[in-house]
This record gives sequence, C-alpha cells and structure tokens, in this order.
Amino acid sequence: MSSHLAGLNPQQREAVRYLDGPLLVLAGAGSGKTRVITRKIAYLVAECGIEARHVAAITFTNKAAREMRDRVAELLPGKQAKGLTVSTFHSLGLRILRVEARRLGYKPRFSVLDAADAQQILSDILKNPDRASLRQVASLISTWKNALLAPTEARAAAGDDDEIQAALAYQAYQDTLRAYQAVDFDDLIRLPVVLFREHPEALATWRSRLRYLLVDEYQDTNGAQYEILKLLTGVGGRFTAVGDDDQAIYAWRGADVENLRRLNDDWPNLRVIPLTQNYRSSQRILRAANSVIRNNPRLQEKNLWSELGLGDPIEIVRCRDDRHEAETVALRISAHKFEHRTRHADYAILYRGNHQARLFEEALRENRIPYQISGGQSFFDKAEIKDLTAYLRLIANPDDDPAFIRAATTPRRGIGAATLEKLGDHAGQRHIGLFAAVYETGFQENLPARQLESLLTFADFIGRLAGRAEREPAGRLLDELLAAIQYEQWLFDNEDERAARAKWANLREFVDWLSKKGEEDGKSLIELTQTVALMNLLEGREDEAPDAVRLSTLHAAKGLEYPHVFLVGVEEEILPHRECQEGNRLEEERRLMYVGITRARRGLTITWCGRRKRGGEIVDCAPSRFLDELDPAEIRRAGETSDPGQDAREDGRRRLSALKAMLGPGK
DNA sequence: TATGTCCTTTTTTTT
DNA sequence: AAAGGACATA
Repeated sequence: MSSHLAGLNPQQREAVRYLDGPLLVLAGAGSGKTRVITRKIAYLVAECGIEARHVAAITFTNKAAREMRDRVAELLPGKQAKGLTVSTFHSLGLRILRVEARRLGYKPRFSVLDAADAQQILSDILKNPDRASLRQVASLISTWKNALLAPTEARAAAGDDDEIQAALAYQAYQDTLRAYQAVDFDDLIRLPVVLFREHPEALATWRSRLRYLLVDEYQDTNGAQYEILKLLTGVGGRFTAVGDDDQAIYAWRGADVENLRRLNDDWPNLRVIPLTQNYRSSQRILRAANSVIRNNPRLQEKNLWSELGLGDPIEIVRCRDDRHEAETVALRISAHKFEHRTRHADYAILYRGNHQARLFEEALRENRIPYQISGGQSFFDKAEIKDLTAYLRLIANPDDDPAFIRAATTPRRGIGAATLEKLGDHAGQRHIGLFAAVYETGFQENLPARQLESLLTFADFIGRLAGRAEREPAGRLLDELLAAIQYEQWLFDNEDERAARAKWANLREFVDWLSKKGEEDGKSLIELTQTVALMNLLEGREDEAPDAVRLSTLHAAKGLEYPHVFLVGVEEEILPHRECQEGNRLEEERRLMYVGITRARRGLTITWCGRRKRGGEIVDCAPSRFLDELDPAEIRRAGETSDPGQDAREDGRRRLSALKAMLGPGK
C-alpha cells in the first residue's frame, strides 16, 4: 500500500484517494482532518503525478498554513513540494491581485490597509460618528462585500434609512480606497471574484495554474470565498472541502454554514465522507463536549467516539475573583507539571476575549512560568512596526494617504492637523494624493512658509528614498531611514524606558529580518515592501517559544490541540458573551465552548469567578449556563463546597507542590 | 499652529 | 487599563 495511505482509517483513506469529483469531508473535532489534507496533498503529488504547483490548500489562518506547509514538507522531501500553494483565502487573493491588478484598474503596487486604517477612513467619511454607528456601518459594509454586493447594489437592497446611509458611506469608502490605490481585507476576497467574472481569460489562467483545491475549515467560509472556490474549480469540482458545522464560529464575520449545504446544490455529484473517530481526546472530554453541543439544533447527531482511555476527570473550579483565577491556574500548572513531569508547552489557557490574557500573563510571570500568547495583537499590529511600514508603504505607493499621514506625523516634525487639513482640502479638489498635492503651486501659494518647508522637507525625503529603493540594498536604506527620522531617540523621549527599549528591540528585529531577506533573495526595498504588505497578513515569525504555556483566544485555538487545557472565565456575559444571549448567536457561543473543550487531549479544567473587574469596576458574575449543560457524570467541582476551609487547605497543598516544583531538581 | 497632558470613555471573536 | 478626544501651553 502507498505510504501516504498508511496508518489511516478506512474513511480517511477513502477521502485521500477519492478524485473522481467534488468531495466534502465532514470531520468531527479531532478526527484527523488536517491529516487527511496533508496526506492527500502528498498523495496527489507523489502518486498521481500532479505537480505541486498545480495544487492549492486553503487554510483559515496563516499560522495553520505554515504548520501545514511544514507537515507536507515532511511527507514530500526534497523538491517535490516546490511551488505548492498553502495559504489563506486572503493571501491567495493578494497573490492573485498583485499579478492582475492592472485589469482591475489598480497599480500592482497597491497598498493593503489594515482594519485600523480602514476604520479611520470610514470615520472621516461619516464625520464624527459615535462608536456604535461606526461599528455598525463598518460591519454592514463588510457584510455587503462578503455577499459580493457592489455599492450600487447595496443601495438598491438597503431597507431602512440607516442602511441607505451606510450604502452611501460604502460608495464613498470604496471611492476613497480607489483613490488611495488601496484595498482592505474584504477586497482581497471580493476583487478576485470581480476579476474572474469580468475577465474570463484571467480565470482561465488561474484555473490551469491551480488544478486541485483543498479547503480546510470549510464551515467558516463566507459567500465570496465560496464563489472563488466555485470559479476556480468550475463544473468539474476538483476540490476537497473539509469542515465541521459544530465548529462554525465565524458567522459574525460573514461565514455561513449554509455553504456546506450549498455544495450539494451546486455539485449534485458531491461525495460526502464523514469522519467520526476521534483520535485526540479522552472519552470523558468527548462525552462532555457532546453533552454541550447536543443543546444546539443540528442536522444530525454526530457520533464522535474515541478509543483513548476514560481520562482524567474534568474539573470545574470556582474562583473568588479574576486575580484569584489567574493565580489558581498558574499554581495548578506548576503543581501538575511537577507531579506529572510534563512540559510547559503541554498546557494551554483559553479564553473568550483578548483582554482576559493580561492577568494570566502577570500570574505566569510571577510564578516564573514561560508563556506564549498566540493570537491577540500580532507583531505587525504593534505601533512601532506600523510606523515603519507606513514609510515603506508610502515609498512604494505615493497615493497611500493614510501612510502619508502616519509617516508625516511620526515622529512629529512640525506637520500638524491644520497643515494636513489644508493639504487634504487641496488634494481633494484636484483629485490627487496628499504626496502629489505638496508639489502643486496652487497649494504652495496659500501656505505659510514654515509649514510648507516642513512638508517639502518630508516629501523630498520620501522622494529621494523612493528613487533609491529599487536599486540599493534594503538593509542600508532602512538603517539610513531610521537614523534620518531619529526614531530611536523619539521613542526614548516619549515613552518610559522599558517600553521604549521593547519597541526599539521589536523594530530592530523587524529591520534585521527585512535586511536579511533582501540580501538572501536579492530583493530591493520596493519588492520587500510588497512582501511586507503580505507579511501583515502572514503574521508569523518563525521563532515560537519551544516550551511555553500557550495563551490563546478560543477563536485562535481552533484547529489546535493540547494535552491539558484550562478553559477560563466561563461565566455568563463572557461565554456566552453579553451580546450573544439568544438565537443563532447563542448557538455560536455554544460551539465556541465546544471548540474549547475539544482542544483538550487528556486534561480539562474549567474555571469561573464569583466576581471580576470589568473596565475598572468590580461586578458579580454567574457561572455560564453551559456548565449546567455538561454531563454531571463527567465533572468534579472544586471551590463550591460549603466548607471554606477545604479550599484553603487544597490551595495550601498546591502552593506547596508548586514551591517544590520551583526548588525542584532544575529545569 | 503644533504638541503634550489630562481626562474621558470603553470591551468579542480575526483576515 | 488603554486609547482617543478636549484643553492648555509654548
């Protein structure tokens, strides 16, 4: 038998081998769906004579893409995997757009705006909107984009007055992006669809390039992503989609589980293979997960089963408050690690919202437990990195007004709000970018000499860099750039020493990485800048702390697994979230709980607090309703006894073992 | 007019 | 507990 089929169960093997038509693999949590995808890639390339460059695997996050690439590399040694595409829909979209930009009236050096830039633009359009309506309009626009509605179509479809206003804002927003030669995240999906619909020859090119598609986490695709899949694979349906409707947790971002059903409508010959054996979790964990998800209305009851042992009891721990919760988890990890000789990396702390991470960070630091946060603020969202990339974006694309504003005012160099407003007015009248407007005589005549000088100094500086950016080594230019703007000094002048140091170190790391890349690949600063726009999405740097407790949001933990999971803050208002108390949204929260539980292999500890600090105020908390849904036979409760002494004694024992762990025989 | 400071508000999840 | 906005200062 082929080595690429070895060790797979019959369903998995069937899923790998099936190539006669479109295939949907309905894979329960932990049933080895990623394994099916990686093996199938290897099988296609090594056994079916399909070149790797004709195969594309789509993952949900860039991190997942990186992991999948690594796994495939192990299965396909040497150059066999060369040219294989493993990326998110967004990265694939970006790659397509860079090549095809001109057909859509964009220049190839268009900028990619992050969410903050996009929101700023929208905020300018709406003229001082309150937070709520800004959010609402932004989310409406996103919904429309994901449903592939153009601004005019959105306006036609708009019902009430709010929606009409939002549709008008959508139009203005899209015009602005066009003027900036910029696209937002949603455009990375939407524009390729527009391209393929309007330019059949472009579609033909990409169809012949990407001949087989594998889509992971299919339940979380949105309408536009589905359309890309449809366009690229055509009536032949050369694809394998893998998904689990119980793990759909991105409806708020336009994902639609309905896409699972739609597959059958669009390809009547769709083959469906369910994977029901779980290879990850103990039976207790599986039963607990099932007992929760059972409360959602589902098409059909899934019968996930496992041959792994019964496993440790699941613990529910009541904590006094959020501080106590963090401390409890830290101590338990210490004690458990000491007792069972595990590694730090065997533990994960999962929570609903990013802000919950802070207290756990503190507690882990205090207890000298190494940790690593995944998700949360990415490297490229850090202010210092965004500052530098603003310069790079501007150098590559002078129409990028948001980049102009950020670069021109960071560090401060005598260009203030009033100057920028005048510049903006003029640029608006003449329909040109801020950078170009600086050099218009009509503008210069009406500006005091001092402000004009500041602007000219800045624009000339950028212009000079841009002129050299295509030829000179990136490293030297970057060093020069940072020295010229005196960024390091500015950091230390404006931040306290600790923060400044950290930021400067981040920036150095970024610059060194860019310089090295420029040298190795012989890329110019301009070319690198295009990669940086991509890197904004490809968030990962390679170095992951090898042995550290993982901290992650539930969303970011999807697809991952850990021997021991701490599911924290499982309270009403948090999980389910305050805004998601009923209907579809509550069901999605339940799936989130389900995802959390099924991340665990052997150990699962769930914590909740009697009260916690919420934005400065202390509020009382109630345990999540999902805790009541857990099968009581599988759980053990702690901290809820009537004898308060028992907790203290238990706590004492834990502290003692934690202490031993620290003093214990080295690390 | 540019900038720094103080004081307000705010919390979902991510590409 | 951080970020953005109003206000005071240079």
